[in-house]
Order: sequence, then C-alpha cells, then structure tokens
Amino acid sequence: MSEISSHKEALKHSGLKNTKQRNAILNILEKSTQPLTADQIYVALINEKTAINLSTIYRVLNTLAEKNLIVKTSSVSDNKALFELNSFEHKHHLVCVECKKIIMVDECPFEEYEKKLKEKMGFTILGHKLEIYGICNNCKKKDEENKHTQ
Amino acid sequence: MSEISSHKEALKHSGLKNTKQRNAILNILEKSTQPLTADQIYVALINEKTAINLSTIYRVLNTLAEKNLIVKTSSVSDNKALFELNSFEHKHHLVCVECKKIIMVDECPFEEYEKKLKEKMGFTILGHKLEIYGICNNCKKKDEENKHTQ
DNA sequence: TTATTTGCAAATCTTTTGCATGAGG
DNA sequence: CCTCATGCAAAAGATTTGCAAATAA
Repeated sequence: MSEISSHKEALKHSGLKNTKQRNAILNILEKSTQPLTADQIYVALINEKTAINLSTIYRVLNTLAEKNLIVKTSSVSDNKALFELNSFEHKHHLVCVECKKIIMVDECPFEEYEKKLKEKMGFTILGHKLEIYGICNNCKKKDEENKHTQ
Repeated sequence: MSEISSHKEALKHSGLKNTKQRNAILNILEKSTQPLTADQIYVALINEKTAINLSTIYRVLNTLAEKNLIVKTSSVSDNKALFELNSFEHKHHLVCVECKKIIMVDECPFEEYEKKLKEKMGFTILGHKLEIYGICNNCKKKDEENKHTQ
C-alpha cells in the first residue's frame, strides 16, 4: 500500500488525477527491473486481472513521461518505445552490436565530469545513460567458428 | 569521388554488391552531421533526383547495419529508427527532458574506463554513447516564468 | 457538477514482406 | 548466367485520435 500512496502523491504533485489505471501502470513499472513496452505492461495487467485498454496505456505512459514521472526510451533492435520509472539514477550498459545483448555494468567514472558540465553550461543533471557499443565474448567466439564454415 | 570508391571497398569487404542505391544512401549519410530516418534519406535522395523506393531504403539500411557499416539508433521522442555512418567514434550529448533539445558535448572522460572494461569483461569496444538527462538553461527560465502564470 | 480520463473503433504512420523484374560479378 | 538486389503493392505492427461514456475531485 505504501507504493500506492506514493503514486497518489506523485500524481497529485504533477496535477494528474489519481486513477486506477495510472496506479496500476506505475505499480507494474515499479515492480519491473527493466524498461517495458506498452504491450508488455498490457499483458502484465491482463495477467493480474486488471482490465485496461491498450490505448489507455499509451495515453497514460505519454502523460507520465511528459511529467517526468517515467522515462521514455526506445529499443534499438525492434524500435518500440520503452518506459521505466524515473529513478534519476545512473544507467550504464554494454550493447553488443552483433547479438544486441545488453550487459549491465555498475561502475561510474562520472561524478566529476557531471559537475563540470553543470558549472560550464548551466545544465541541471538528473541522470545519465551510457551505452558502450562493441562485440561481446560470445559473438567473438561465434565469429571465429563461422570463419571456418563460411 | 574518393568517398564513392571507399564505399565500394566497404561494400565489397562486407560481401555486398556495389549498387547505385547503396552508394547513394551511404553518400547521404556521409554528408549528414546527424543520424537520419529512412524517410529523411528518402526525401534527400528524391531532392537530388535519385530515384529509389522507400522499401529499398529500409532494406539497405538494415543490411548495412547488420554488417556494422552504419549504426542504427532510435529517436526517443517520435520512436523512429535513426541511421548514421559507423564512425566508431564517441558520441556524447545532453538531452533536456523538458524540451527534448539535444546539446552536443565533446569532452570524453572515458579512455581509461573503456580499457578497464575490455580487460575485465573481454568486451571489444567499438564506440560509446553518453546521454546526460537534465534540464537546460532555457527550460529552467521558462519554468520560472510559468510559476507566476499558473 | 465539471473537467479529466477512459474505452472502443478506426485511422495513421513506420517498417516489413512476397513476388516479379532487373542488375552486378 | 545465376544469384542477389530492387520496385511495387500489400500486409503487419505500433501508436494515435475522435467521440461518447465513465469517473475523480
């Protein structure tokens, strides 16, 4: 229940009405460890017997993103919109350009860099996302194998 | 002409035929300072009287991305696929969460961090992208003004 | 009560696909 | 030649929108 009331507060603070659908969507996002598509949220809600319309989900997600309660990103491989709670936290990951696998990393070499940007450009930093593109160990091995069969 | 022959080489090296359409698309991407959507490429080609079909553009872009000659990303605001030449260069930018403006920055605090990742995880790094989310100076000013009118 | 939100159905927009034709090596 | 690439039209899939009914404040 505590998270429900915190959503109520967050919605109120953004001037949005506290509806069953918005709370349900925020709860799904809160439980998820990764960004979700509108459809994944839809399926999750249907599974837990929460009746909702897909277009409502899209509308809610866009509204929440406008208010910065959630963050909209985009999956490169299949080009769908992804949504996650705005934790204002750092996100770092490695993206394999071959298999598209995403590997999370947790170290952050940034605190100082961010401070400098803030001072220099007057840009208030809420968080950052770092994607490192390359080839993972698995794909390197597969590439080696394929050299022989091709 | 030098860039045309370099595209020829690049295509050959990837086992792809050197077609008029592929060269035209690579040329457009080469001239652009920013990632383009399939449709933007289409318009650019039509403008320079290069006849091409939109579905050909999609097919070429996907093929080139598979071969890592270009990089596919995704625009957050309107969820379209974006393509740019794979420069294997660093890309850093600030994204304002309010007006969605993108501000390029060029400093990079990363060389060491990347080396460490490579050694630790066997991940071969081709490039990286850093997005810093926050609020730009303009939006901060507008927010201040709106406090009075709301 | 009244503005906001939702459901539903239809529309829109981006991207993909099947198939016949055309072009590159 | 023979395979691969392209054009065209149609399909598929994600997201948006108009409107009437429902709901929060």
